[in-house]
Amino acid sequence: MPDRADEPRKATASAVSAELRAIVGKLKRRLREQSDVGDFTPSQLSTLLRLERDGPATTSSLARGEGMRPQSMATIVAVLEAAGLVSGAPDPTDGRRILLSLTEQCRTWFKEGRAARQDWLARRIQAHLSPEERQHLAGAVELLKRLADD
Amino acid sequence: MPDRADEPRKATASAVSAELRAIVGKLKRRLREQSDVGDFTPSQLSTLLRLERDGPATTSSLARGEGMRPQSMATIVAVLEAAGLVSGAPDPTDGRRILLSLTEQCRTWFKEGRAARQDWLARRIQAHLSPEERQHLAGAVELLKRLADD
DNA sequence: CTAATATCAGGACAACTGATATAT
DNA sequence: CATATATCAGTTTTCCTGATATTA
Repeated sequence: MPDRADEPRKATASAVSAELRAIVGKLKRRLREQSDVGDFTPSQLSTLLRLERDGPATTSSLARGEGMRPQSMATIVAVLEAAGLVSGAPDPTDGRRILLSLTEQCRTWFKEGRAARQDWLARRIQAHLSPEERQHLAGAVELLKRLADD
Repeated sequence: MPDRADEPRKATASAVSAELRAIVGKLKRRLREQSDVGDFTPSQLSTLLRLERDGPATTSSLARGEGMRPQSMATIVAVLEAAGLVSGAPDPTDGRRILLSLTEQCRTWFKEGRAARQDWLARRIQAHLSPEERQHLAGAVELLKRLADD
């Protein structure tokens, strides 16, 4: 891709958009491909990590966080509950809500297995990106959040 | 999220991985959501843009570029052909291949409509990111390519 | 014969919509 | 009554696997 002299690597919105659209699709497929090999789907993993980071939450609030419908999140949570990684208890202050938390089993599973077995993406980042590049990517993730969040 | 004094915003591989995994899923859902409103799915759009950028290609080579199976790409191409945006002609030098190109109709459709109707993501980038941030994101996209490409 | 391409057929999964019950 | 939550049931979409024909 030759740079024009008068436009040195200008990042136009439409150019970035096209590249980003393609790479997001590709990354998504790679992640799913890896989850078949490993243990959980990207959505399931993302939900576990969200619970770890933000603490107990309801199905609905998790759905809002991930940008999906409560019914979709419910099926994800059901799998995690069946696997014994998440457990729900009624909220004493609000009878409608069921608060979901990570089980002890999940926390130990995290400590033991995340880096080694599970996190293809983390290993990939470790192997292919320098610390500076990781920092750069972390900053870009914040920008992506701003694009995705309503 | 408190920063430790000895670790100022350190971008560990696993932390970036967790954030990136979540945001990729979310962005993917937002993109699909928008494609329902607009004209084409993310994969269809990405394929069109790839053909525009790289020139004529076969179904198989497009599939390799997007990181998916030829059969999956074939269904995407079929939709684009039916819409009259892409047309295929046998490769004279290789009887197995069918070379796909953008039609004139597609090129005019690009010029007229892309910015206005179609590209939700581009508008989003335009509205929410400064030029510096766009540049930052463009750099990160290159990093993401390195992660996704084999 | 082996490899690459296209294509037909069927399947799995992740998210969707619609509808219902219950608690605030 | 209006709102929010959970949950049941069915649907759509996207990509997958398997199998076959053809050409290099």
